[in-house]
Amino acid sequence: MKWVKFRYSYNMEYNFRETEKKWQHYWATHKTFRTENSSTKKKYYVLDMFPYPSGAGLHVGHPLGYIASDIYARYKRLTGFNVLHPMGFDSFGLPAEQYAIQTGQHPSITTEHNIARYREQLDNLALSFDWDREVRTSDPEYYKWTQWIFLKLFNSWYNTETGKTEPIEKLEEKFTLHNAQCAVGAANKSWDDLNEKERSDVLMDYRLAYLSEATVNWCPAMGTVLANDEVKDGVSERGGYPVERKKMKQWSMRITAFADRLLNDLEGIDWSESIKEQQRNWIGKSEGVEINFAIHNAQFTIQIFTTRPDTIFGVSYITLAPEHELVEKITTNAQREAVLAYVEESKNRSDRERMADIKRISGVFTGAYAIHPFTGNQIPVWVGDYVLAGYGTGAVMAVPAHDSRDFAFANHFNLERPKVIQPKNAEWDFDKESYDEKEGSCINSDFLNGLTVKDAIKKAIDEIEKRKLGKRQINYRLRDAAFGRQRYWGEPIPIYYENGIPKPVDEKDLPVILPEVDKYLPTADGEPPLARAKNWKYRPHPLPISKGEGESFPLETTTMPGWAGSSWYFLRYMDAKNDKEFAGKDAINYWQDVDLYIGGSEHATGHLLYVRFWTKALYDLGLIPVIEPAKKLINQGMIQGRSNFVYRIKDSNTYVSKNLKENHETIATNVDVNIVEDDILDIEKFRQWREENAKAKFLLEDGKYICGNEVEKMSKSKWNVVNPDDMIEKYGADCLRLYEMFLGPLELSKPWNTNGISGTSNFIRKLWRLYHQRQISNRQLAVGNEQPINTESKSDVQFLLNKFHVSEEKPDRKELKSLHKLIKKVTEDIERFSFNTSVSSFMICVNELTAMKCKKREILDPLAVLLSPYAPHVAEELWNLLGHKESVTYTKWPEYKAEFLNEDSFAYPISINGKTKMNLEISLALNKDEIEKEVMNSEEVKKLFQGQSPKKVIVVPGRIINIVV
RNA sequence: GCGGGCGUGGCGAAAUUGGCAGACGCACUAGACUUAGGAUCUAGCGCCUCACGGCAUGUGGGUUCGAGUCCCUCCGCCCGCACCA
Repeated sequence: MKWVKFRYSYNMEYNFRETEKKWQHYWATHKTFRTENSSTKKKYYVLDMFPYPSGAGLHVGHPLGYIASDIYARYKRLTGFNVLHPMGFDSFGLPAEQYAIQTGQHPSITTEHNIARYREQLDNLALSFDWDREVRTSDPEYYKWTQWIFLKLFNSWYNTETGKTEPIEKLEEKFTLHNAQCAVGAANKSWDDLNEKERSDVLMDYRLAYLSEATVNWCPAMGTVLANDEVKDGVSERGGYPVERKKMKQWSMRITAFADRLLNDLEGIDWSESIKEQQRNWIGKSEGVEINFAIHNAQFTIQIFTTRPDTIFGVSYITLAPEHELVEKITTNAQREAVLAYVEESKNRSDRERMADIKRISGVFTGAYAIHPFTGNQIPVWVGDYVLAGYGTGAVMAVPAHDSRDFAFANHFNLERPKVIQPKNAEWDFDKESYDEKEGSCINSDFLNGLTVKDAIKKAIDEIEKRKLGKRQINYRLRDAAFGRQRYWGEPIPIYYENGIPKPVDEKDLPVILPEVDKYLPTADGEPPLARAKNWKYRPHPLPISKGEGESFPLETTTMPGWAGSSWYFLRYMDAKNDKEFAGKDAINYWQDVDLYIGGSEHATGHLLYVRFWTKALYDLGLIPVIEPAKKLINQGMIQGRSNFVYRIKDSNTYVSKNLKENHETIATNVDVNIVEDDILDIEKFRQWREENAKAKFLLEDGKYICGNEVEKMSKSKWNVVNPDDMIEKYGADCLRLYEMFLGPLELSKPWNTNGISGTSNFIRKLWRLYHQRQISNRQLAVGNEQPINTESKSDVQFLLNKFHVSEEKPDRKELKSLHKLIKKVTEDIERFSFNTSVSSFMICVNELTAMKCKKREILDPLAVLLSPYAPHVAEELWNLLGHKESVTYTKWPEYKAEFLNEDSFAYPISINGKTKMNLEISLALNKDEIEKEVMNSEEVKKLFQGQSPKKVIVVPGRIINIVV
């Protein structure tokens, strides 16, 4: 029987390999997803957070958000919107540079290579991006405008009176007009008397992008400064290198000026509560009061900040941060040695150490006393590193009875702990811990006695302001963002130095192109890599009158951080090829802002804050019409890896199966998940996997080696990476898309499990089979199969070739109901981003149609449209087979018709006091009141009542009727 | 410690406004077609019970004719921030 060999022929099934290739080629050559900047249609902007093109390529977790945004973008197109759905690459960054340091290969080559790979992977997923708008942050045509925006920020200041960003010239005019007094070093001078350098220094204190001597996060291993959000637990977020605090001259962005607006404007945007909360937390607004404490027998005043002025009478000492400038000045001679030693010690303790032993209490008495502003009592002044120099005034009034940190300190050094708040209805052991709660009433507090905490805070502030002891103050935890990086692979900062005065490069000379260097490392004197560049100089024009022809000045050698390019990229997509402007006015006015932004929540306090900051600054300068970059934000969950482990018996080459390992001392190691199936190790593949495994011995259970498993972050080092290319190769892109959506709610993190993918694969094949008639294969006949083929025999049918077939018959009511149920469900699901339930609905519909053997055109036609956002290749192929000439992208989303959804009548369960007694057939056309009447008049229901009268009748149309007696 | 989110079968999960809990899929079981099955089709699949029926959405309580859903208590998990005065 020769024909046996055709059994597994692909002819039988949907050939995803061929179909997907065909349509991807079609979309690319026809530029199906190109978007115009003007249209009579309403605009809709769907944006993904663009990726950093790393060498590892995409894993199955990355596309989750891209698929979701793609579904939404395709849906919006089909419902009549002009959709902007672009993609690009955040292509400046550390890994390419690290690789360059190791290999000498220029980062642009690595980056180019990685982008090509990313592009290929993204194309395979059939994401409907308009690639004509692609942006790359490392492209000079792009970073020209990043530099341009930097100059705008450099040339702007934040006017706190108007609450707006304004050009720096306005400030200069103001200074000139009023001949303002300006702080220069320690002295005050008039603006007219200042020289050029001094004026530059004064203005620098106002610019939004500014150079200052500041304490920064210095990462010695990477040789660069990092922003606060790039440091986690005292180590760098990328690489995990230790970070220390260092004072150095540094470029920063004055994001703190926008703190209040960044906080308040969160109210108006549809972002997840958790992201908003993280940002609120990061901004850390706290309202309180600054109070001055005079030093006994000295001219100094210590200014403290507190949010609890109600506890002012509980102050028993004052603590200064070790870095506080008064420490040196007020310390008595007797204490000098001890204090200096302590300050020195604190300086050398890194943040990481300080955080590691948070419980260690340390401090030293200065010998000085402050005077309590209300009681006139003398209270000791201490130095302690639990007080942070960078927050508030770097000094606190300590209230040990009502603040746990003060309590710990006071307890340790045996200081007084006066009680001033009486806890409400509670016996509190003040010897054991402090009472920090903001509830209770004031005691031992003079004019505050008897007031609640809330009232006392108000009264105390009023009194403090009345007596001119201090004033209301709002503090933020947010710090200005470090902007310069001592690295190569970033945008050069377009600043040059003329006689040490930083000056902006002329707009006409942008971009300042990243120069070639011999090595990507700092110079021998610790200068950033750009200092290696030959002739890293700028020749301003017109040349300063006094200078000779050809004089040039050194350029800035630090580069911009990774977040610079990503803080405005959403604007560039609007007009990506514009070489006159960062984006044209018309394009900006048409596209406005992002309607839907999808990306990971890990950017909550980084990118998502910076992009809001730049948007507000650009708005103030009249460059864009919106104050927020994105109306709606969705954070897709992370897809975790499911790692597998093998257990090697210590000091041997024997591996013991999971359930037998208790009897041995074993070492667990990650094993490549690709050689494990259902936790069963493929021993042969394991032997080949690594050289040292070749002679491995195994202790098996039931003849199998069972691996352990755990859910971990997907990463190369854990051998748990599942590559989307492999999935696409095996099941096809549509299947992968459907499965990723089917896994669960978009925003939930979930482990990847390849097992379930057969479900969506079956669905696609089932749909395909439904519209393909079986026909005898020519190939089969050619090899001489002379046996009669019985089309009823399922085994015979397998040898037949498929041919597309739809029936032109009108669908009946049941079939239409199935379809319209689906339309309604899928429409609603997409609107609320519940893609997983949509996939279920498709499966139900196809199951129903298969059961009804419904192969009708009028059903498939809308079905293909509904499916196109989810499984674009299959949909496009079916659409084409149905005889449509244009891509399914250009058609219309079907509307559901309610008349097909409901039956004419419904058997309502009638329950009395919640107990179901009977079912009653009632027309669905009736409204609530009519149903009620119908029920009350029904003979059968009357029988049930037996004379009782109903108290209440509850009707839920289409569902339930309950009668309360 | 503070803040945010969550808890439903063996597993991923559904239940949109308080209205038939567990849709859909995976895994599993049985059967059909088979020389064969990692194909396809049919049926079953929360727990207890031969059955009738009863019990079930982390725990305990409350509101309601009716609670997975709303309110309170406790327990557990995940995420973020954390000496921020």
